[in-house]
Amino acid sequence: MRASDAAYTALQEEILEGSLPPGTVLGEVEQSQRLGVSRTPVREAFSRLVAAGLAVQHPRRGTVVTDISLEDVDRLFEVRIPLESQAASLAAQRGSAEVFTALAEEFDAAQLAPDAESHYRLAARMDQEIDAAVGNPYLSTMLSGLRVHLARVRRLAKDRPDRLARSAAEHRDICLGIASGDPQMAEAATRLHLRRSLGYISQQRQQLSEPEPAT
Amino acid sequence: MRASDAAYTALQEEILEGSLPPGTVLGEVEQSQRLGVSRTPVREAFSRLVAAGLAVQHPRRGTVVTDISLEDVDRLFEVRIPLESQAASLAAQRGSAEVFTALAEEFDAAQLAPDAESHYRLAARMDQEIDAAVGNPYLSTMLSGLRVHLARVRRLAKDRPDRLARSAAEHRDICLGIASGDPQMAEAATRLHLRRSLGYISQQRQQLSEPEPAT
DNA sequence: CATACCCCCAGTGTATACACAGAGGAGGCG
DNA sequence: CGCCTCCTCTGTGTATACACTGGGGGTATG
Repeated sequence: MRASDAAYTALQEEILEGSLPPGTVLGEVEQSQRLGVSRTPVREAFSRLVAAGLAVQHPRRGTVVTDISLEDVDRLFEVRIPLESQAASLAAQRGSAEVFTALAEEFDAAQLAPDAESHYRLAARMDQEIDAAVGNPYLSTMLSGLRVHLARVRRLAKDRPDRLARSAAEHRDICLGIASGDPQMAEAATRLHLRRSLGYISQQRQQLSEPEPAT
Repeated sequence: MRASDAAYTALQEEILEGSLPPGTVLGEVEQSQRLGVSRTPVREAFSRLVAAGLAVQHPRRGTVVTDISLEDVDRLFEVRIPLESQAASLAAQRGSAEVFTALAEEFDAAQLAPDAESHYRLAARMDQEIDAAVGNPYLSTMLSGLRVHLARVRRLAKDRPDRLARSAAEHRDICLGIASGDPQMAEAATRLHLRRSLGYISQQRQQLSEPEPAT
């Protein structure tokens, strides 16, 4: 394992997890001491964080962790919706029906016992299969760049069990669309899912601005 | 100007221009001597080239300039079409009519005197205005990442004057769609333009595989 | 007392030195 | 004569030293 990779992985992890909250200034010497590597790999890790959009470099002030605001969610989905729609459409044209039929059944099962962690793990596997089916490195690269930010968005929204169950059902529909080899169905199911996801997050945004109801 | 930026700019320029053809192995020491900077900024430049997709790093062989094949064009357009369509649609909703009306007139004028360089410069300005109108950093970042590769594609296709004139007309239609504030018109015009661009390139691909006719 | 200038320092940008790993060639052994 | 092994060399990965720039604070002067 290269030290620069280790540094990047550690920093990305901490940013996504939240232990390095937005606004944190990352000094090269500070992080190199903390991570136990030299400044050189830390510099490289910083560059990659900036390239990924997780940090910005202020000319003489160091690199600071970027903020992921609720307004960014809209911007993110403006890119995500067309890209994932296209991916689903292409996967329907190129993917193998068996793989996605199996995935659909897994989502069906998951629908009954909603669990956040296993749900996201299954969704990640679906994304992976779609990427593989599409076979477009450019698209895969962009989507993976997007998913980093979506992981941060996830921290903004609480996962209620009913939403997880619906999400699983929507994922199942996407898989069914792909498995049936119908690009338009796959795309429509994807658009539906993403609009609903966005709607759910937006709804929570409303609730966040209001005072919290008695729990 | 930082040395690392200078190194990256120089290398990117040379790769896009073709003086560093695909397959070239870039050694750190070699490039640092040639560019007159140390290995450290060269390393950073290499990282950025890899992130941009212009080079890949072979474990112990150095970083080599990637190839841009004609098959890649299809993959590229599979991403480009949905992204630019979305951008045009959003620009129609958010952009100012004056800016794009003016651009449409410029394209109209350019249609009469087709010139490759000025055409691409004008098209770049349009892209810039769309980016500004959309105001979505995620979308802009992805599009700019794509445009680097599209610049390489441009070298694969010869610009015939009649194609340039048609392209100008298609750009004009996109601008008119945006200026009229009609997202669907803007998107349709964009899709039309991109399908035609792709068709033109594919057509040239056919001709490239055939023996060249007498000039 | 306020403001402007200067000095100091923190931190990054760059250069260079050192370590390590893999590949290729040459030599020895079977 | 062929194959295996070891050595060397090239090139990357990492560490550290040095230079420069921008900012902040302190002091002096108006």
